[in-house]
Amino acid sequence: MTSLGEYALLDQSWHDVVPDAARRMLIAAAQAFADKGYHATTTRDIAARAGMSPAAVYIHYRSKEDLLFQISRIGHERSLKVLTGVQDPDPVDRMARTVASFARWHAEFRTTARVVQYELGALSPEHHAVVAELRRKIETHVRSMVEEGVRSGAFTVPDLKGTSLAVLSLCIDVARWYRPDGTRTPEQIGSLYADLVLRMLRTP
Amino acid sequence: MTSLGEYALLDQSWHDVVPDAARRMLIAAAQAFADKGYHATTTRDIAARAGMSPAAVYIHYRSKEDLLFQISRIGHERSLKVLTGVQDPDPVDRMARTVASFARWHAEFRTTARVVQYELGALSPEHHAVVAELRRKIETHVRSMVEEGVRSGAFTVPDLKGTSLAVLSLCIDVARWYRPDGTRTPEQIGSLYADLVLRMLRTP
DNA sequence: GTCTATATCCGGATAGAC
DNA sequence: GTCTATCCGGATATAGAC
Repeated sequence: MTSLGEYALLDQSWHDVVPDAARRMLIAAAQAFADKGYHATTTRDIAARAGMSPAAVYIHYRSKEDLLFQISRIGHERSLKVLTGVQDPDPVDRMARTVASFARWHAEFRTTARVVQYELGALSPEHHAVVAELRRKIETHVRSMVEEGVRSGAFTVPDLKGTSLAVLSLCIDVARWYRPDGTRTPEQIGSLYADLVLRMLRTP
Repeated sequence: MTSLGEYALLDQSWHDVVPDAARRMLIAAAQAFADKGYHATTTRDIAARAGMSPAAVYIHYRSKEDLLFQISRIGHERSLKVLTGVQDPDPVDRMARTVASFARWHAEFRTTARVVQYELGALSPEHHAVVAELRRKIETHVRSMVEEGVRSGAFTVPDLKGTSLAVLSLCIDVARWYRPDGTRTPEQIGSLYADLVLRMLRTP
């Protein structure tokens, strides 16, 4: 079950989804997909979580896969926004603040993040292509941040592309292991990760 | 499709599974589960990959879930063995070599690793408890390696448990992003990761 | 041990009333 | 827009011959 707090947070992300019933359905589907996986989730399950009949799914969505696509697309857009939203002239501070918010996002919005990261394979080829483009932008952004730090002399890395991938990977995997009932808050995870990443990248 | 090379590598892990048909079925299932996920895989699919009839699955396994459990159990045992197999008196060298083999394993045996990491939720409660115990051992081992380094003065970390989790997480997530047709070999990923982790942990 | 055939159930999607 | 009822394809697992 989902606490009211998490629901409210989820709601932020889906705020622009209208009408109301469509949004409730999307949130219900995201929770079900995150809990049990896309293929293990039935449309009856989604409808029940949204408090509606099984047929109600098809009023606002063409198919179960369409529901997944909307969650994945909006989730990727949100994640890209969090990643690129940090403005800071100093490459080191920018990296630290970006890693902190990006890792934090994967904890705080773990439900969405899990669907984003682990259900790509269930998308149709056409829908997959759309989110793949967003994923490329995410990778590119991380790499260019590392690159900037290297150019400024603050970072020294053995393998630019590989190291950037590792930084991204570290943040993303938070969605796998994070538990809301754990000892660390998303905020604390963000701080810790910013510190660890700077240690990984900084010129000795 | 799987190259002969990968098959041979897979075969190593499953070497003690007998009889032959049972092993072929297990390998077929592991590949299918890794490709499409447990719930998206049909028993017909597994049987076809093993070159047998759908009913043949039930000669050696009680159910599809039993097949998953065997893969998960053996995979966890293998992964634990790789992690704990490194002997080295120096905490820093030990950490470096362990991270290198553990990360490498998650690339080289990506097929098994993906089932191990991403299909836990499909196990029955009883079977889940068995692998959860193995997972606890893995976490504990990483933490005690970090701890030793801290005791020796070679490592300095802000949060022992959180940092250990991050090291483990970094290695595990290799199974998600690694592609056999990429530019880096599993060996190279191991080396890079050993370097990155030491930078994360070392006392400045 | 392996096969063919099939029982049985379940899930995505639709029809049509309100 | 939402419901109840239902169609129909497909999936797990079993029966029984060889």
